[in-house]
Parts: sequence; structure tokens; C-alpha cells
Amino acid sequence: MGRPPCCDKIGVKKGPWTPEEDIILVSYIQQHGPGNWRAVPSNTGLLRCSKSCRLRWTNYLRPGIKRGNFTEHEEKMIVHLQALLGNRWAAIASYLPQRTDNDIKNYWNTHLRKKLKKLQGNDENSTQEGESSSSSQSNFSKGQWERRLQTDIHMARKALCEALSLDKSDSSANPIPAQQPVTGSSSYASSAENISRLLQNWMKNSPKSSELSRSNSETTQSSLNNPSIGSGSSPSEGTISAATPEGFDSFFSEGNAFTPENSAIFQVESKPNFPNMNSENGYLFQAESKPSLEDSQVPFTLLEKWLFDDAINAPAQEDQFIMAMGLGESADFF
DNA sequence: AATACTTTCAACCGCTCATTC
DNA sequence: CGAATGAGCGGTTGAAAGTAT
Repeated sequence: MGRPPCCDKIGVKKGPWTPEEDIILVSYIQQHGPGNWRAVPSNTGLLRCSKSCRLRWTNYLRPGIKRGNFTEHEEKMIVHLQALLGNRWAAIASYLPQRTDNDIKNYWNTHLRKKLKKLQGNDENSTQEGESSSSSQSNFSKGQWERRLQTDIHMARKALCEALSLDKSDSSANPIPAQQPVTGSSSYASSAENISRLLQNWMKNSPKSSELSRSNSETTQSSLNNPSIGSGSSPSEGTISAATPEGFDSFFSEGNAFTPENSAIFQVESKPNFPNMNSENGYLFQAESKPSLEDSQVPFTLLEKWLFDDAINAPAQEDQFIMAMGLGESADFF
């Protein structure tokens, strides 16, 4: 039996996403929620692979994403976590909820690695490494690997402890500032601003000029004109009003500037608990990458209990454990 | 102003693990 | 239980933007 293939490569569009495609995707997810990516291209008419849709959502459109310059604190976190976890960008990103793994990976490769290299270059007389920390990992001795393993366990304990403590208290009890749960309008707003900015740029140019600037926008335009999209040709799939030409125009007309405040797409209740999919008002965004409070209220398994108990007893101060890992010196990096 | 070179980052590719049938 | 497929991850690519000559 099995399932049909993810997506046939024929007719699948590649390359940069257009604002129109973004809107279609966001509209769809607003109504149906993230997940079931396989169904997204067929239900929206997007000529994109499901994988591409997921990537676009998680790396760019998802609420709570912060773009632009990394703060010094974020840099430090990345350096520390990279030293601890290696190139496990998803794991690192889980400690920086407003950043995507792709973002962190790019930032590491383009900025931090060079910075470290420079630093180590200045320092190389005293050390034999003289390479980036990632490449130097191959030189890890057995003891270093053991230490790293221990660190991973420590991190797991810590994360579990924090996740479990969430349902007892609010986020103010969170020991790691950057790990605040993505909640409510503020995080959402940053993403909406991203899209708003993107779309405002797009609006500055007419759709025609936008078409010219995009190599494959013809296909997008045709998808917009596809009557199967929007206006609910498939009743069970709901409607994507912004995806219709009329809806699209009115959606971005002067009076309907795409802002966090008035966008119908991005209305999000600022409750600490994220509502479930398909609530009365349609799907409201939830932070995908963070476990919901309900999720953390599952009964403890033996392992979780062990981790949790141990974490409580352990001196879990981040600085202490960073210092214990001999990484304190990397703080001087800045 | 034109060209070459470098940097940045969004997106793709291929792999692994999880899930479904 | 095994095969097929989905989802997610890390590495890599290439177009666009920026900078130097």
C-alpha cells in the first residue's frame, strides 16, 4: 500500500518565494495550522514541494521569528551552545526561540566562525588548534567527548526541568532569558512585521514590476488566478480570501495596509496558552517549536523523573556549567 | 562607470528517523 | 513486521548585494 509520493518534481517551482506565495501559504496555515505539509501544495495550489512550504514557514513566515542583527547575548549563547552541542543547529535554535536553525547556522558560518578564527589566530601561539571550533571538534579526545556527552545530558535535564516548571509558574521563573516561550502578540508581531515589510516593498512596485523582478512569477500569477484557490471551491478546505485576485488586491489596498494591528491573518490572542487548531475564530497561531503547556503536563516517565530530580539537585547555573566545561574563556570572545 | 571579487542568506539536497499502512 | 512515506535536520549552493580595484 503505502502513500503516494511527496511531490513529483514535474511542475514544482523552485527559487525565491514571491509575496503572493507567502500570503497563500500564511492564509492556509492560519486556517489549518502548520503540519500535514504534504497537503499544503495541493490545497493551496502552490506549485511548491511540501518540503519547500514547510521550510518557508519555519524559516521565514512563522510567528515569533526575529530577523536582523544578532544581539551580543545571542552571539554568546550561540558560541557557547555550538561549543557544547556542535553543529546541532536545531538544538541550538531551541534555546533561541526567536531564531531559526537556518538563521543561526548562517550566522555561525558567516560571522561567528570567522570571528573565532580571527581570535584563535591571534591566540594560536598558545594553542595548537588554530582552526574553527567546529573543525577542531574532530580533535576531541575521548575525555572531551565524554565531557560533551555529560553536557548533553545536563542540557537535557535542564530543558526538561524548565519545561516542567512552566506549568507551575509563569515564564519569569525561566533561568535562561532567551528561552522565554513564544507567546502572544509581541512575538507574533515581529513576524507580522517581517511579512508586512516584505509586502510593503512589494507594494511599492506594481505587481507588474514585481513580476518582472521575479523569474517565475508567471506561475504564481496563474496560481492566483486558479479558481480552485481561494473562494472555497473545496468547502472542506475553507477559503483563502487573500489568495483570490480580488481578495489579494483589497487585502493590500491602501486602506488595508498589512500591519500587525489590522491584519485579519495575524490576529492572535495574547493568551499564555495557545489555542488549538480550528477554534471558532479559525486557527490561531501557536508556537510550533515549543512544547505547549499541555504537552508538558504528561505524566513523568522514569527517565523524565530521573532527569528532573537530578536537575533539581544539580547546581544548574548556566555560567557554572559553562565554566566547568572550560568554555568560560570564550566569553572573552566579545 | 565598469568589472572583478567577496559576502550574505534563502532555498535546495540528501540523509536519517519517525510514522503510517 | 516490513515497506513506503512524511517530517526534520545539517550541509551545501547559487543568486543577489556589497565592496574593492
